[in-house]
Amino acid sequence: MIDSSDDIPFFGDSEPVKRPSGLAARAMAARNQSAPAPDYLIGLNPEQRQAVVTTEGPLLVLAGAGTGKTRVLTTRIAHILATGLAFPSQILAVTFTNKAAREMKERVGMLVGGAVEGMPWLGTFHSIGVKLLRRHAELVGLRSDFTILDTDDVVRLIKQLIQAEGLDDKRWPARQFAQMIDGWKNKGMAPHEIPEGDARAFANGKGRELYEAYQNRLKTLNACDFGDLLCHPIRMLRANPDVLADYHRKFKYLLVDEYQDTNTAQYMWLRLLAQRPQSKEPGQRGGSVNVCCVGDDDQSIYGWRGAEVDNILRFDKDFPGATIIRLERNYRSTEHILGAAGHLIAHNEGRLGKTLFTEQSDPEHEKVQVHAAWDSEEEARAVGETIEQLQRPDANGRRHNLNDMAILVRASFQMREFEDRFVTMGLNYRVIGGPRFYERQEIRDAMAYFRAVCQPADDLAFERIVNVPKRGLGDATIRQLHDYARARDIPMIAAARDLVETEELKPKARKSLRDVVEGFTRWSAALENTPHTELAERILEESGYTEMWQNDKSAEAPGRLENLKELIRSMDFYESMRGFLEHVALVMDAEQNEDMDAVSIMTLHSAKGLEFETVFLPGWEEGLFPHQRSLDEGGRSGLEEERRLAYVGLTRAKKRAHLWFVSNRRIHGLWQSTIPSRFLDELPEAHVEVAEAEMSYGGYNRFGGGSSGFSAGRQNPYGASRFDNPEIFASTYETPGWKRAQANRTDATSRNWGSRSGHQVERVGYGESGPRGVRTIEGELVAKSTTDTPSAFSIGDRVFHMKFGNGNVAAIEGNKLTIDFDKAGQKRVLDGFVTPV
DNA sequence: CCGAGGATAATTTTT
DNA sequence: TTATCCTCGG
Repeated sequence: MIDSSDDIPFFGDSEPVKRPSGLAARAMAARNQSAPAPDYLIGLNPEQRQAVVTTEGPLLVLAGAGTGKTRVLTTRIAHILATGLAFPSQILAVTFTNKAAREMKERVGMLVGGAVEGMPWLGTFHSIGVKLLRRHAELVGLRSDFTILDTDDVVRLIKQLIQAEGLDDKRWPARQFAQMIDGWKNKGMAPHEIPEGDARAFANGKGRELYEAYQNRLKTLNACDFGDLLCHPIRMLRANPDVLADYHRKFKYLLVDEYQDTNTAQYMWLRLLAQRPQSKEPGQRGGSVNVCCVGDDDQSIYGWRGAEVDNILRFDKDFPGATIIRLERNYRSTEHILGAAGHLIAHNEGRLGKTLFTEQSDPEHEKVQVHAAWDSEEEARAVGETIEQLQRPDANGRRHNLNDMAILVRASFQMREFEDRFVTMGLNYRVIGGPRFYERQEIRDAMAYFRAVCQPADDLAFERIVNVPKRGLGDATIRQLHDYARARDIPMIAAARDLVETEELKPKARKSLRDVVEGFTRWSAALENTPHTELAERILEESGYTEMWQNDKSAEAPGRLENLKELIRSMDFYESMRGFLEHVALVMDAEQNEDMDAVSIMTLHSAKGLEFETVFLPGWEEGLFPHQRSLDEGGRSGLEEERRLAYVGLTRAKKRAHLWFVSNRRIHGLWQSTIPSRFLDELPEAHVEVAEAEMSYGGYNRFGGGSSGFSAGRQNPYGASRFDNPEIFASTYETPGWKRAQANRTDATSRNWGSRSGHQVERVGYGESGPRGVRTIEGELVAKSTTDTPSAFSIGDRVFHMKFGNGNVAAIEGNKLTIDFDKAGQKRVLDGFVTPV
């Protein structure tokens, strides 16, 4: 068993292991003598306090952004412990991310002091799933030392299976099937449970068989994917009522963080554990479920990966008699930010409904600012300028730290422009998210070595490194190994051991393979009696892996070596190599250095849960935000999720929020004219102000001729938006005919934006009148429609383009024109965006 | 076994 | 446009 943390007797936690002392003791005393509230309740507002002390029965805490959600959760745990309602090991507390789990552990620790041991059952759904599985692995046909595969392994495995089926792995991409499996597992569905339609949709109708083959393969590999960490426990608990009953007895309190993000499997898992049969034990009313879910339906932004907002919306039906507490008092943002965010999110249907309020109201507070820029380059430049301005001391000598500012983008391609700009400006920035430490090639290779040593059955790991560094063990040899292993149902490494003793291999391959096998034999032997960091170093050394990078002349090689050193160093924190591998499988994040003062750049998704004084939200344009794909694939609910994303973005800001939209954005290399996001029009006038003048930066006055270069001659296919018109833009902020525009908009949306199959794209040239079409900004569609739509232009034509001015057509490919512009040089644009002169 | 060049696809991300 | 992946040729 891997976990040593659960040192409290597993079943029958009837004897206190440690007497709570200090704060906890005082709290207990307070409870017994109905004395004044214990310290930890002080400073909580009435709703928060109620959420903390309502320990019995189902409870849903609807915690709006910045309303002290984590505080409630941690205080609640502290309260349960302090009042002796349960021991740490009797509380099951689940979060989504390791970060959240870590934070919660820390904060509970601070509240309760050293009085109680760390909570063994506080963790992510997945880590708790692993814990359950390690205990009861045999009940689902695994050994307790099973391996956890990550996405990369899974894809490679599936690819093998697809090829083994004799299918074309181009036509049926493994990645896509991996996602399908993940989707099924998110719903808790085993191969025989998936809908017929789904099964038919892949691999010439062999989807189900393939899924089955995949599961079988995992079993032989003694491995789990992430989805299994949820699904196996469910199956195990269902099939073994006695085990389930043990856990029912064990867990007195259940807490779930971010409930709006739970998927169906997690929901089933939770219900299984929460639905305790009638119980006469003290501390629980007969049959009631002490389950407390905390979440915010307005911040549900992970529908695309299986989260079911419905879980939170249905809570009181799932748990009859549930108490629902709303936390609406916001401690983070100004009245303007809350006003803007609240008004925006009110456009969503199907929400439980909350209105955040604050007592921080001050005429000095800035309204939410909306800025327009000509294109994304100007957007980045202007944001950079604003940041510099904030950095300079103001009239009161106050300056702002870069750490207090963040740029939150919808899609990561937007980051680049900001990075470029900040590099030239010499402005410190850090990108949050992005490729992670443990996903780097060299780290994964090294890990594969370690895995293969610890886990001789881990064929995937073995296969990954058997020829890394190059040892002349090509495809042919690998296939041979593979076949031999499959035929005898043994791990590949065992097959290798056998094969080197035979004459079946070519002498060269045989020699190399023998070296590899001997290496693994040595390392396995050393596993028990060598310090694991030392062994790790030895493995990388003796296998020639380190050397491989030392000989590599590429620019990244030194960095990779550095990463390997870092990997070894970080192993020091773990007791054993196995412990380390387990950690890495589940915790894929690595900390960022917080020392430097720098602006953060990240996606809106990764910003959830964070807060900044000043937040920049660029790219509020139709097609980007709300994103085209969300609209195409998710329809109305897709739009609502985008709106929640906007809400999340806005509510990250404490003091200042700057929204931006541009008129032109380059998408897949082509310049596209864009229109302001509908979300901008959904903001309340009272809390929003349209910023001016930013546009004439550095004399970038454009060819359009208008003073701002913005919106002249542009047509909004939806009809009028208050952001279309420069005069309105200046001050008055009227929304004439907005209702009508809204109507046109939805109309147009369903008519045209739902087309993913190409060719129905209607483009509207500038100044064209007649029936209004929608100008798609979806590069894919436009690009695909090229081949059979000959352009109306011919080489040599004199044309005018909004961004680049006048020029001559130099080349034509379908509807893509290459134009030599007089001022801007050669560019490629869509013919819809130029007019003949 | 490596490198070049063509095809392909380009939201969001945790575990 | 750009990045990545994969195939093909040397």
